[in-house]
Amino acid sequence: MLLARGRQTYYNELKTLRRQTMKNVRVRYAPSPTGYLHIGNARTALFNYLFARHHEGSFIVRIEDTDVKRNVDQGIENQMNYLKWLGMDWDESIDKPGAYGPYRQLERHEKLNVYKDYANDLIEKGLAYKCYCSPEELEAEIEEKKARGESNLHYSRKCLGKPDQDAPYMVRFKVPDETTYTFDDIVKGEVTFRSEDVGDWVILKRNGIPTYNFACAIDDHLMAISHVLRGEDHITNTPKQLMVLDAFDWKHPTYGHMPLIVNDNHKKLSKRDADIIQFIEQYHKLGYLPDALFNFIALLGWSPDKKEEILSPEELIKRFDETRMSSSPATFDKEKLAFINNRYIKALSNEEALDLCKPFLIDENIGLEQDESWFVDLIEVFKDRLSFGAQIVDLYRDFFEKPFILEGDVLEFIKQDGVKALLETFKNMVENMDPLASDTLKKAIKEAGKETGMKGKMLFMPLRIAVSASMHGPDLPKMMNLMGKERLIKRLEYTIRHL
RNA sequence: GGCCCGUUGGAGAAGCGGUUCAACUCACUAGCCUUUCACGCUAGCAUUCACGGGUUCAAAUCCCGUACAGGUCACCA
Repeated sequence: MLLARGRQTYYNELKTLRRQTMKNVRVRYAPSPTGYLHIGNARTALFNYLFARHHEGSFIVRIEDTDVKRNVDQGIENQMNYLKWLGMDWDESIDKPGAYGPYRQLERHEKLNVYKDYANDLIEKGLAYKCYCSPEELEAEIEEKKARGESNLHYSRKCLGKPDQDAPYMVRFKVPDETTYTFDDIVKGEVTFRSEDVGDWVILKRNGIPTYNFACAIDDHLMAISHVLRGEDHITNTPKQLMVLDAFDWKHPTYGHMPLIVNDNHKKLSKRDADIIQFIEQYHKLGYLPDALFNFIALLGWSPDKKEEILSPEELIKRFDETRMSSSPATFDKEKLAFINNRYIKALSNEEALDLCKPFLIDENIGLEQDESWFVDLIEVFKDRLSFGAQIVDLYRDFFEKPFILEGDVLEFIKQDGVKALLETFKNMVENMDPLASDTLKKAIKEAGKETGMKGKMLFMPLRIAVSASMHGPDLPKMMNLMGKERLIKRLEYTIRHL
């Protein structure tokens, strides 16, 4: 090994540590700071988190920032904040140093020279070599092969065995001949790749920074990662990482490749997919609840063994079973998300629901002149039908601003005998009511029923229709109260005229 | 093109050789319920698991092939 003395000590210490923790479950989520927290990343993080917590292991967040050009300011900060917002915490990371740090690859590269050391070691053993080809040369090589119709677009190895030159170079891994890489994937079962299918790939870029596959394999080992749970798009990376592990005679972690999340067209969820909201931050801003999202994401490629699908984070941790991950793609079902989030909103207290919704109303200048009790009434009436917080604005507008039209079955229903008398009786009561209140309205409904001899469905349905033009909806007295006296009377009159 | 993975109702999704195995959820449809919640309750909704062949006493479940779909083949991660 070509390690400096100080670093040698570092590695020795790590080795001892790894022995001690070998039996522990240690998983990692390894985001790159190239963007904000995406639904796909969140799923990867979440499954690793659930797996770690279920098995009482460690959950590590390692930053893979080796693509210096694409790194985005605030990328990591945003991702970690939203991981927390979703309800995940971790045991080791850049903000929570553990024994296996540093947890940022660029830092490992710059301060400890980790990857270069190992790359040099491979070069010395003849398992890797320097490549002096220019990007243009490489591109030309590929174009040529394509033109000849070759299916194997792998690097020609023309730099293999070249003497050292005083020129920029990258380091390529010399892929072994006729070697089979088989691993028992938790999700997919036994998967096999042949080394012929992998070209000599770059482990160190021209700028000296390692490529993903190299850094990842090394760090997974150095950090004693026991299980690697990641998206299926990584499955073809696995043989590359296995050959690095083998080159150093390191133990393989257990791999599990989770199904891709696809859109309605069964295409991999892409950040450019305009149809689906992609970033957790956006869901937050629309008034989705973290636990609901946590629940929904956990169902992307995994299903519980019991019937119930609405599960709290604690229940999910308890029930998580990695063998129940699906091997076919998980479709992002927007309707299901809406349903799940609605279930969580319904479970909120009125105060919590108000906190969630009020900002959206204020943003739209709705209810500025109203007092707090008006907001409480509004939320109470609509809470059960909200798919997400911001929807309160639409619900408000539908209720207060949509034209009131009676037609179809609704009109049919109120044309029945006795409806007119009922509505008129009720209207008179409302006219004498000052101010309006839910409980007085409720009493008035009873009273009007008694007076006109209408009861049950024949009592409530006409009134419901007369105020909302619908046969379904929220609690009747509360809805009337929210509507206000003037509008309520107007609608009753309008309905009576149309009988 | 090579390699890898997948294909169960309108949608999500379970089941992975045989005891109600075609669960469950969403959506939809129908009926019903309220003088304390009509986004509530109940019921209905794939005689069939892409297609073709094979193995087996027995296959959605195992094997082979076809079709279709996707992923991946970067000095990105």
